[in-house]
Amino acid sequence: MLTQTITTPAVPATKVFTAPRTPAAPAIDQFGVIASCAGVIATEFSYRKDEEVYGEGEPSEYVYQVIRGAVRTYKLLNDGRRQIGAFHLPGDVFGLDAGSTHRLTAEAIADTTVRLVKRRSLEAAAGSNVQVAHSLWTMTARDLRHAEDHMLLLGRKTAIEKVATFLLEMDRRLAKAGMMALPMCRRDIGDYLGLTLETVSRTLSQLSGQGILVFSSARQIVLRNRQRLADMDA
Amino acid sequence: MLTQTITTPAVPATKVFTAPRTPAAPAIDQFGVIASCAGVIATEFSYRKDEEVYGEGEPSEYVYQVIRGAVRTYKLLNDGRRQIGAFHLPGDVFGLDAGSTHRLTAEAIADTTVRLVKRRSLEAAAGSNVQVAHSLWTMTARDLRHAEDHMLLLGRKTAIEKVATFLLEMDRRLAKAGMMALPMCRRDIGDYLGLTLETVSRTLSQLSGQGILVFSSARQIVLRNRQRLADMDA
DNA sequence: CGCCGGATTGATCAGTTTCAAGGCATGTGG
DNA sequence: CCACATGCCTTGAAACTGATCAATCCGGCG
Repeated sequence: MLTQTITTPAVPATKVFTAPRTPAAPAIDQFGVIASCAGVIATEFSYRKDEEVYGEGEPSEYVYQVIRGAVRTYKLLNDGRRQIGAFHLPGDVFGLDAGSTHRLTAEAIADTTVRLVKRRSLEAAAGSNVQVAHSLWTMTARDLRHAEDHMLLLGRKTAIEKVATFLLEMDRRLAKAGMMALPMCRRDIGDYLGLTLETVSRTLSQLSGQGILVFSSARQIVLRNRQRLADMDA
Repeated sequence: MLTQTITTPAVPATKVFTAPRTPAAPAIDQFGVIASCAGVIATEFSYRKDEEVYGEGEPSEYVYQVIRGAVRTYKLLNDGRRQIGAFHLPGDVFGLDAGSTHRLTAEAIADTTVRLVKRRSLEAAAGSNVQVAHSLWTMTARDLRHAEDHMLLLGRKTAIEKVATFLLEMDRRLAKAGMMALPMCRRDIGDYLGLTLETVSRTLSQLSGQGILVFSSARQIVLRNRQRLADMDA
């Protein structure tokens, strides 16, 4: 299971520091706000590609923020069918469960570094600091909003609409210099969109054929016509 | 739009009272807890079948609890395809959005009575009362948990697995004396499960044929074998 | 009694999955 | 430096699940 880069089993601690306060966008950095509160210690840790961060049902001891890399969170059916609920990219917080156990499994998609804080210390801070309590709520509410949008996609959109939505989401979240470098494979995309990897591949080829996007490589994509994608998105 | 039973447009007020504290199950009645806090006034109001409670995008002025009846919350695509995110039954809280606007539309499925409180007063209470702040968080977290389970259903379950899951959920939530009286039509069920109404009907007929359930009428169902349903549920 | 919305059932259709083969890039060992 | 193994992606053909179109059926109500 946990073949960590650093062999610290229970409390994985590398560099310990108090909230380095990333200079990122203000709306995004709720984690910075809460991490900078009294007594909350943030730790950095790394996972290798495909390594599990935590499993569904495990006690939720930590809350995480992606520093570098990417994480998928998913649920499984007993025969192995998988539904990825979200991809977590640099800056994103994940693993914040109000209950005592994690509801999904989290795995590194690529080599990944995270910042983490103890959930207990967050809850303690929330008990005395209204700002922190409010942040916990709005962060969970953001996840809920994403889930609500995603239910619409999974239940009612066609394959091409799903892929168009996915591309626009990734473009918004990780495009640099007009290009996006997808960290995940076709199977991950399929399991996120409720499709097979073959359907994802075919649909991307189709969009490429229509000149809506261009591949530098299979995972390096340039969008050529966001408007037509947005139109397909329904 | 709002053809209310009582003609109070902006602030629909009937009987005004301070938190009657329902004697329901403790875990369920978060609303009772928050409504009983200083300054939070609860109001009762009724909606007729198919009447809109609030629309997607509208400012979220109130938070609601179903007293009697049932409510569906949903999102639409521009061509009318609909995804129902949840059914809200007596005791359930809905309309609690952390942002300033509602993310889904809410409509009464049948004639429905709700209790409501001003969102502003809740937020105010949360600012001074840690218990209330915590309740807001856990209520949103409960919605998120449901959404995560439902994404798995929408993205990865087959028609029969979806219907089985639905029946078990409704059995758990509204079965009285071993029978459940569904408040919603086949189309609502389909739009909740990401299926057509015909597929829902066929699947229910199939389960009936297998003796797993019995119809008193189209919406009055008795489960005869929960175990076999749970097995199908995947 | 006859109307009407909701539900059922049948026949056909289409989109997506499944099964299968092959390509391309990367990395490793001879 | 090349040969080969491996993982990921693409593409094709066939099969299947659920959707669509259409025709009753049923129950409640004016």
